[in-house]
Amino acid sequence: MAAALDVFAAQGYRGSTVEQIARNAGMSKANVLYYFHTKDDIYAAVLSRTLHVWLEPLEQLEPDGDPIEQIWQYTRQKLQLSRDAPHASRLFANEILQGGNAVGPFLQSELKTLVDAKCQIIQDWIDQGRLAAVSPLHLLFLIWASTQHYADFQPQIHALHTGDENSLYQQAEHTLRLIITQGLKP
Amino acid sequence: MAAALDVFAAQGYRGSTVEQIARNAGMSKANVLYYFHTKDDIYAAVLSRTLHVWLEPLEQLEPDGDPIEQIWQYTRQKLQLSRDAPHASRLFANEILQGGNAVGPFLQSELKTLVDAKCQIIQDWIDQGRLAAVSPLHLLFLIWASTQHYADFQPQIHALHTGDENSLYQQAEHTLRLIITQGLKP
Amino acid sequence: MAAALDVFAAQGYRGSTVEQIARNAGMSKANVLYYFHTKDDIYAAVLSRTLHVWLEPLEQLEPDGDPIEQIWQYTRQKLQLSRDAPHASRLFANEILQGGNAVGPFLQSELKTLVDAKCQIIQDWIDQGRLAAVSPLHLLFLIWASTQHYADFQPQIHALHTGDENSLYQQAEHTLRLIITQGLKP
Amino acid sequence: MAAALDVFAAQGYRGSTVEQIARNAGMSKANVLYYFHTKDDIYAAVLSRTLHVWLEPLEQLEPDGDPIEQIWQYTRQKLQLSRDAPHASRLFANEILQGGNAVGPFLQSELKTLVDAKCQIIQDWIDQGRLAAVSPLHLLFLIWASTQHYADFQPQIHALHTGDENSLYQQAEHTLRLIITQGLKP
DNA sequence: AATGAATGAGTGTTCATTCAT
DNA sequence: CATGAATGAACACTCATTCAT
Repeated sequence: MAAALDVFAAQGYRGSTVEQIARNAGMSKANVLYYFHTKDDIYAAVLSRTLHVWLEPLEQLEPDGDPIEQIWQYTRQKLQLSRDAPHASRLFANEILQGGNAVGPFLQSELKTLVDAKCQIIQDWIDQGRLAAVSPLHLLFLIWASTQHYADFQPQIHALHTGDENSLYQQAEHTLRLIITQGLKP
Repeated sequence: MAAALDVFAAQGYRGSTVEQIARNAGMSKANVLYYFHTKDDIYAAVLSRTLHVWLEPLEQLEPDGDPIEQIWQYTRQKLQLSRDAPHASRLFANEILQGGNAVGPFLQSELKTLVDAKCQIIQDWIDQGRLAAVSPLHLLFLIWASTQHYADFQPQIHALHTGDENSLYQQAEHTLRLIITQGLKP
Repeated sequence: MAAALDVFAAQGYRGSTVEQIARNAGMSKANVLYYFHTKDDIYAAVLSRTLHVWLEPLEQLEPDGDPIEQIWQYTRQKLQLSRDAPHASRLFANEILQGGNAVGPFLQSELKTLVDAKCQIIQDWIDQGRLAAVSPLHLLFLIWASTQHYADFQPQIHALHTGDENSLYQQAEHTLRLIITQGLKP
Repeated sequence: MAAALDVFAAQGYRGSTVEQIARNAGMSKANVLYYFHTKDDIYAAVLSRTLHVWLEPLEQLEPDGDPIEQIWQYTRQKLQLSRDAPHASRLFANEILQGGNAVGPFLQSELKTLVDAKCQIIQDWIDQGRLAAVSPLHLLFLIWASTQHYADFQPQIHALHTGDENSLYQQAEHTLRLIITQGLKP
């Protein structure tokens, strides 16, 4: 339910009410609970749908091609996602910030497996001398953090940035590309 | 009140109860509200005390000395702060994520003034050819995001990183230094 | 509807839901309410059907024959009914316990008429010196109470009686016969 | 809480609302739940207080004295209790009727122990030829049923009995004494 | 005749806040 | 200063009933 994503992303699980979700969706509270039996169920459904969107770009990181270009493309996609689906990013941030109990199993199984595989690819690039000797995992952290930041900390960003959204993301892309492509050179 | 910081950082404003804060502080609920009249007041007090801790490192960014070294030292301090005061970081992240209404005025006045001043310093460095031509504001965003990430997304980080906290922060520092110092070279 | 009797007998009117009745009957909730417009209607229908089963044995109490034997046969039939139709007994007990609003009219008209007639028969037997000088109405109360008890208080009885159901009812019959036949001797 | 006993006795657990109990006690709903955290807790407290009242008369059944007189005195006390504390009787009846889940443990331990002991006393009397050869347990059932009936089935009794409450209980006592004292003669 | 969908009115429970002591 | 007691306003969830198909 898109309405639920809106609400959960804006206020977190505890701060959201079924009433808000229902009104947002143009239904009655009781009718929302007719489809999803509990508030937890709504949250779990929204979360699981969002998580897969979140993983997709990383899956496309492949060993072929230029390492720095690959990593930059991944970063760009994540930045784009922050712009296009900020709700999803905030939902995820809220969830993790408040303990991540609902995604704990996902993090430790699915995500861990995927991340381990991709870190191996990056490590291979490093071992081949095609990339600076960073820690692959922490490189991912840096990419995630610096791109999701634009979705998660939007109010702060809007308070400090003067100019429209287009210029904001152009500057973001420019700065990230410069630092990442230059910073990762072997 | 340190007890309130704990609670608000862990569960956000809406998720926290005065009862929890009181128990955490070893007082009665009524007594907490004797000092801070409302829950909002507790929150505002905790938030304002935390914000100043948050600004301090940035204030020390001075035009003298080597630009890249100065920026790296700032980044290092922020990373250290994430490790030493994760509660403060999470409190701030929760606040911004949920709209930032309570810090809106602060962001637009105090923080904006400080950030503008420091961006000017960085821009001067760039104009002098001593730093890569990044957008100063977005450089700050990258530094904030990539350091606070270690406090705000702790559950995710612990799920993906195998090893103790020391090695975690050593690798983080190593990776950040490499990318930032090399990425910012003119 | 037998399904409704099951549910109402087990949980009383307020404790039962139309959903439970429907599922128990293998229908949809909406379809149950297609036949019986409201929950009240279902209850009234079940109750009225049950009441007639409940009266039947008393109607067979006739002035002919041996008084004590007649009364014992009635008692035996009621005990048998408690065993064979405990649901009906519990439905009735629940209804009366919770005020008997739905059966009030029935009690004051149909039942009162029947009971008055039968009490007259018993009183005649007493006046003829063929029965101990009990109050006929209270004799009926004792018979009703002591037989329905086996249906209405089943959980208590099962907790205190060790042995199977056959032995339970044999002992019940034995004890009731002894006390009633000997106790009613003139 | 006397108010809770009133409400639970009249409508059973499911039929009662915390709101009713609160209004009946002259408090707010929230204040009732300040003392008893849940509806279940209120019910459990009321039930346990009532159960002990319920056991007391049986405890006084002693092996000394005339058996029939002892049993009659017990019956009389139970009848008196039905008159004086009908709420307690109805609370218990409602509980058992609806499965007795809340008193199950009590029935199987405390009550069973007490009943076993008292049944042994009665059995001894029978073995000594001082009492008719009834089943002691079922004698207790008959006494319980026929006395509690006056509390539990009050609406029915009032519909069938013409006359005031005094005459009602006089007739009840007369009839029960006659049948029990005569029926139990060896 | 049958059912999935929809909803208003409750119902138990939580919680920030007030008050008396 | 400190706290137990009290309460109105929410909130998640249930349920009898209605409606469209």
